Amino acid sequence: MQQIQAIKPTGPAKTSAKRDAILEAAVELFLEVGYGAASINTLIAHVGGSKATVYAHFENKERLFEAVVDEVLSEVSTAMSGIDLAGFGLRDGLQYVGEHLLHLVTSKRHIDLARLVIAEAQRFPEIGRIYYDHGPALAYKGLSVFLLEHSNGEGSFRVTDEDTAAAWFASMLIHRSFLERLCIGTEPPSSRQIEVKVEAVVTAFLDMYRLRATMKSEGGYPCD
Amino acid sequence: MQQIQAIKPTGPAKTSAKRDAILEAAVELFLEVGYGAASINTLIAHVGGSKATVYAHFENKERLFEAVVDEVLSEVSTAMSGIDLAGFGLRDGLQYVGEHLLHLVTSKRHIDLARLVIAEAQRFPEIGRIYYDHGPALAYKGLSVFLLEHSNGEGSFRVTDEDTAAAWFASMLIHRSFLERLCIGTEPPSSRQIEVKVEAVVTAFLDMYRLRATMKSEGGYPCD
DNA sequence: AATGTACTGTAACATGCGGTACAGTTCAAC
DNA sequence: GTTGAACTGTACCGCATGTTACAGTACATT
Repeated sequence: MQQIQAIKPTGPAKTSAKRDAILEAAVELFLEVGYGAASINTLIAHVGGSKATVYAHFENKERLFEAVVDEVLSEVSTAMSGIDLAGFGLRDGLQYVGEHLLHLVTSKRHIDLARLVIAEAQRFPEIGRIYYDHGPALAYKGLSVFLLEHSNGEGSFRVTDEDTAAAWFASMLIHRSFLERLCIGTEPPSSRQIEVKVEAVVTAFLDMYRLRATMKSEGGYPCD
Repeated sequence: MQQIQAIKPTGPAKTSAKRDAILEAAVELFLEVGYGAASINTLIAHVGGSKATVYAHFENKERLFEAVVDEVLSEVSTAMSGIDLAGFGLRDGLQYVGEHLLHLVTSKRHIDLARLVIAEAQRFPEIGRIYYDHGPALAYKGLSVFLLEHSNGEGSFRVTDEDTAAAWFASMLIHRSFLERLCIGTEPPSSRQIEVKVEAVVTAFLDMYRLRATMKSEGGYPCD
C-alpha cells in the first residue's frame, strides 16, 4: 500500500508543457557546464518547481541527458539536412553548402554539443555514434552525392572517390575553425568571413580536381 | 603551534620519486576517465600510499590536473617538434611530416589528451590555450615554414598564403580520422593505411598548388 | 643514539550529489 | 462538488567527494 509512487510514478511520461520546460532548461545547463557538473538542483533552480517533477518525467539523470542530446542533435541535423542543393551548379552549390556548413559547425549550439559529446563519448558510447552519424557523416554523404552528380558535367571536374573528396572539402573548410573554437574560445566567424573562407576553399578544391581530369588520364587519389 | 602541517605541508614540492609515481598514475587516470570522474581515492588505489602524500605534493586536485596536462602535453609537443624536415624535398618532406602527424594525432595518448582538453577547456581556459599553442599551432607553423621554403623551388609549386596552405594540408590529413576517433572509438590507422592516406593527400595538395602557379598569373586563394 | 623528513593509515569533516517519500496544492473534467 | 492527476516544497537517505588532522612508521643523516 505504501510506496504507491514507486510503482506508478505520479506523472505522465510523454507530452507535457512542464516536461518541455524541464528539457529546455536541461539543454541549456548540460551544454554549458557538461554532464558531471550539471546537478538536478541547479536544474530546478533554473526551471523552477521541484525535483520530484523532474523525476516524474525522466527516470534518471542519464535518461535526461540522453533526451538532451537527442533534442540538440535533432536541431542540428534538421538544419543540416535542410540544405537543399537541387538546381545548383557545381561551384554555386559548393559555395552554398560550404557557407551553411561552416556557419552551422561554428555555431554556439553545435560547439557546445560537440564538446559535450566528445567529453562523454567514452562513458556513453551511443551518443558519440549518434552524433557522428547524424552530424558529420550526414554532411559528408550529402556532399558526396552532390559531387558525384556533378562529376562529369561542368568544367573538367571529375571525381573517382567522392567520399574522400567530400571529406577533404569539409575538412579544409571546417577543421581549423572548429578546433580553435573548441580549444580557445574563438568567436564564430562573421557572415562575411565565412563567405570569403568558403570562396577560397571552393576555388582551391575545384582546381585540385580539375587538374586531375586534365593532366592525368585515369585514376583518382588512392586513399582507403 | 598546532597545525604545523597547515603551514608547512610536511613534504617537498619539487623532485621526488613518489611525486613522479603519483603524477604518472594521475596521468593514466585523468586521461582515462576525465577530470570529474577521477577521484583522489581511485588515484591512491592505483598508486598505493596515502591521500596525505598526494596532498603533500600537490596543493589541489586542480593543480594536480594542471600538472597532468603539462606532462602529457610536453610529451606530445616534444614528439611534434622532434620532426626534422631539413634536407627533405617538397614531396618527400610532406610525406614524411604527414605520416608523423597522422600517427601522432591518432595515437591513444593524443586522443585522450584532446578529449580531456576539449571537455575542460571551458572550466580551465588556460589548458585549452596551452594545448592549442603547443599542439596544432606548432604543427601548422612548422608546416608553414617548410612550405614557404619550397615555394619557388621544385616543380611549379608556389604558395602565397602559406599559413592557410599548411592548415589545409593538415586538415585534409587529420580531420576525419581525428573526429572519428574522438566520437566513435575507431581504431588508429595502421602504418600502411597512414602511408596510403598521406600519399593521396600529398598528391592532391601538390596538384592543387601546382595548378594555381601554372594556370593563373598572380595571387593566391584569398582567405583571411 | 638522536633527529628530522618523507611517507602511511585511518579517521574525520563538511558538502554536495542522485534519488525518494510524503503531505499539500492547483485545477480541469466530470 | 467531488475526483484525480499534475505539480510543488521540504525533508530526508545513503553515499562519494575533496580536504585536513593526527598518530605512527621507515629511514637516511648527523
